[in-house]
Amino acid sequence: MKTTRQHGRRKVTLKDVAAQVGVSHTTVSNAYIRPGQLSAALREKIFAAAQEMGYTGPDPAAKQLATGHSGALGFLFSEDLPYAFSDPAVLTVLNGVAKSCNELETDLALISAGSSLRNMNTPVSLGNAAVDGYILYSVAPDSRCVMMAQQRNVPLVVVDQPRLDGVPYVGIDDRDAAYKAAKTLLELGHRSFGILSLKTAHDDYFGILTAKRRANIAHSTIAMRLEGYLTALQEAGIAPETVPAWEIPINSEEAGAEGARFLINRPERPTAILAMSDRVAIGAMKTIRAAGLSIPQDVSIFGFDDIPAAATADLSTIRQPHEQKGTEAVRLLVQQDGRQNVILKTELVKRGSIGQPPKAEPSRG
Amino acid sequence: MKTTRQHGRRKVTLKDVAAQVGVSHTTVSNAYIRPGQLSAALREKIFAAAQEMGYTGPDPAAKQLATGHSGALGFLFSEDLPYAFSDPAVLTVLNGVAKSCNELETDLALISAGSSLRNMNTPVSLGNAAVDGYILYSVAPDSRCVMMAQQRNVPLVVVDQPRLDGVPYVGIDDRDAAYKAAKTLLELGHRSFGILSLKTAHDDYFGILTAKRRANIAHSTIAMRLEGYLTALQEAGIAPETVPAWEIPINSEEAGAEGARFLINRPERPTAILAMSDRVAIGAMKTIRAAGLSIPQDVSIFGFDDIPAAATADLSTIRQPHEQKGTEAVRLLVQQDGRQNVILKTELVKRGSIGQPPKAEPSRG
DNA sequence: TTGTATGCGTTATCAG
DNA sequence: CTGATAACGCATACAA
Repeated sequence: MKTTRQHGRRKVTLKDVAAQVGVSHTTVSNAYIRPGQLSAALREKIFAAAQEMGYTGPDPAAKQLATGHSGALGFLFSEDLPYAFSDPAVLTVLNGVAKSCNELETDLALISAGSSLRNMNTPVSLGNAAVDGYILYSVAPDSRCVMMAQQRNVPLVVVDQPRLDGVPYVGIDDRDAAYKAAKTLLELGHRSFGILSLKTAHDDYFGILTAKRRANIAHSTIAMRLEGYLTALQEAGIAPETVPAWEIPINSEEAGAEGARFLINRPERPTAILAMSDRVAIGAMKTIRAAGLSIPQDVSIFGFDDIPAAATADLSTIRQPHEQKGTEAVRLLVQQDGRQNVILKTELVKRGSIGQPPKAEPSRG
Repeated sequence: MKTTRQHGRRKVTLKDVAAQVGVSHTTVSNAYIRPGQLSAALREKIFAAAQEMGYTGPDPAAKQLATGHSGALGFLFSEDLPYAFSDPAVLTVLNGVAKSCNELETDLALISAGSSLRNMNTPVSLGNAAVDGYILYSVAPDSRCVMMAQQRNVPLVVVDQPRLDGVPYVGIDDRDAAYKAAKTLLELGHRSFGILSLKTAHDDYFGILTAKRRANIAHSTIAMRLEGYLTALQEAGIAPETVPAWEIPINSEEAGAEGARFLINRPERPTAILAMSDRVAIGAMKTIRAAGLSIPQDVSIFGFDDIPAAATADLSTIRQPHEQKGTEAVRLLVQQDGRQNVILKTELVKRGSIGQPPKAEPSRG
């Protein structure tokens, strides 16, 4: 994918237009940047010439090199690019970002940090795009791109993860939200729980969330949610270490379905499942029903996010203001004065997926 | 959102690193670009110094100015930025684009041409992003950005719309697909049709798709679909001008619901509705059911796209390979040799939304 | 109101 | 393997 002067003729520049019109190249530049500095007539003349010569305005790269900014912002995330378009929650955040970008007339560059994680030995760049600032969206705290972004001396905002000193933050109170979800289930009478956790560290582990892993959770949102769940359970006299948990490497229904298989096949089948995302929960619901169990008669389940599909699935969940996360992130990036943090409110949404635990002890058969 | 030297210290450049290590700046540049040209030891030394000084690699803008390419491609569309994240079909195309970008390790800049349509008097730039090529996704043919993109002398690919001389094209046979949809309904015995059309021109018109508007359709995909529908009907002896059609300004369920209201309130209520998108069709289904009518007993309906929601809604439709559109577009953009066109295959998907027309003439009451 | 000179950070060319 | 030198296309004091 080469560029410039490949269609044959050389690229038309400011200077060419200037020569054609018979003015200096500064004047042409002014015509674009400072309309007021020119007579309207000259301006029109310049634009006409530009039009005819096929000059499409200042070259973005050159402009940025000279001015120091590009009029675009980067949205950076850990997963690979396609993932962003498959996760409804991410999409909604992006939607918010897009709305703000639209108002600001800035472009939006999507940058996957995944690629810069592959070759660890070579100092790779943080995406190729020239941007004026980055929104770090739920990137792994130990990811190299965090460091690189910080060094880059451009405005930063992080959404969800990780919390960085001196960098504005947009997120929710994950601990509180999780706590309330667990509390709701406890109040319905549940005493036997299972947890479906999202990934806790930057490896490809999946399986039982062991005590060791529980103690070393790199992703703060996950740590907070787990803490919220377990605190509520502990307050009800349920020892955290007795609560089975399954760690899921990627936020998908399939992975949730698999995790649920683990939980419902335990000797003492949980009557309530706490899932850290709706996609995982919805996958789990399929497993549960495929096993011949009813929701919520046999097992209750609670999600997280409130993606559109949650309503369809009649899944109780925690509603996150995803879109607002996006708009707030852009706002903070643009203002960049207060560098304060924004903690958005969540809302507990009760739907048909939760109910009282079964009367007869379902000691499995 | 200023940039550079704002965190206090000046931006560290190639030259600074070179001075620190005691080599020329060319050598440092080579360390990044041409690893083979240096002794491994020197390379390490340079990287170590860079690391310590906080040099994050070549500045993207400067690099692009020098090399002529940026490692990013632009995805350009007519609607505003947020729309892209709300339309499932667009999203799937983007997903395909993202997959290819991910493999190529190029960034993806989302550019809304909408903003450049506002101020028509000033020559605005085609987005601020510096990109190596554009994918024009279903932009209005008369949009200025089409011209600007062409002048820009960078590789172009258009998806769906418009067809441009010398520019590779990715799309489907809209006419054929629409023809088959109508044919399917005809074979079920329907004789009374209604059409829900997407917007035909670059205005904000909504309402009856008049004869005059039918004759002046700017959007080729829409023209082809309409032609496909009407050709099938005409072959069955139904005069095109007798078929009521409603034009919808924006592809949404709400707009579809409104259009359906027009159709089912006609003196002779259609027994079959042909909708140019699934979203529109799904909105229409709501209206139909809200009016106390059954699908397909009272009215059959056919969509277009096969977005995920179509399956849920049990809507018959034309499946478009949206994701493949994206991957093909990138492929064409990168190769840029054959500059051939790619017409992807569609598939007619029959679901529960279509059936035989009611026996008794429902002459409305 | 318009033009001149200089710098932006990098890559490429072509010597040594 | 290394280092001067010249682009790259534009913006911006500053001077005219």
